[in-house]
Amino acid sequence: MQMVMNDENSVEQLFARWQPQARKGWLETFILLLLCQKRSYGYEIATNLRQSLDAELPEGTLYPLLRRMQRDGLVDTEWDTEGSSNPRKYYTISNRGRELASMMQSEWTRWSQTMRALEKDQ
Amino acid sequence: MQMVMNDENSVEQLFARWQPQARKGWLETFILLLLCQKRSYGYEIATNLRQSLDAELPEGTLYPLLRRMQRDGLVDTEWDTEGSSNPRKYYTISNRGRELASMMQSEWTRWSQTMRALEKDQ
DNA sequence: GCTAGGTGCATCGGTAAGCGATGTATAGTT
DNA sequence: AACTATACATCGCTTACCGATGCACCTAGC
Repeated sequence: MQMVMNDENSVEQLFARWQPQARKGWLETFILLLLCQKRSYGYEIATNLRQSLDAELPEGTLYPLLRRMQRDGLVDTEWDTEGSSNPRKYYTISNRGRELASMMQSEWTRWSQTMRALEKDQ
Repeated sequence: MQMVMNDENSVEQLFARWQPQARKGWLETFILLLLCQKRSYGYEIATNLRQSLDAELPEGTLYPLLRRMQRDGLVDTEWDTEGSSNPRKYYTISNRGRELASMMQSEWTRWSQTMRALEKDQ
């Protein structure tokens, strides 16, 4: 059996395809932690992530994710039609959300420690 | 429109379903960093992760992942039929793999900083 | 010699989810 | 009038997790 080396895939392309996979799980943590601090709405969350991480947050990812969070009772929602801008759907963290955020956070810490241990003596 | 709160999903269940998603991206980084240090084989990698992270690494996840890495030229493989044990498929990091690992690592660092900034003033 | 458990590899298929493309609507700018 | 930014949302193609399952070998205990 012969395994063909795939040279069409540059390292940059591989990285580009890996990024969303990596983003996947931690994105939810990021959003929950963000909402722990202040209520926010979709577009602002995306802007926030773009600025603080210089990472894209496609709308096709964000809005379904927020709906799932709402479905699972992690956030409460409220439409804000006041003001001059477009109507905003504000998200507020719930108790369940806070609880889950803290569990995710400790999981993050565990991975963080393991990663650091690996890069230490390379 | 009414959004039904899904109480069947306990926070523990939500966390359990989230974990593999979170594991998803960083797992590849972990394996590449591990292979940067020494060549290894599937079963050993799984054991290693289980010990250092107390995290499960299902075989249905691991072996397809390793095949993808091989396909993309991130690792070189070599069967070891010597010794008393079962034949082992050893994985060695390639230059492409090393390059990608370093890119992933800096991405990890960026997320790490952002996360830390969020949990600081909660 | 038989059986159970550990080692070591692998695939299949049901399910979940990313996200590019696309759509709608309003406000402000050129 | 045209374009950009704000703000929401869905569709469907594709990727990938992982529980279940299977094969093969080795060692230990009865």
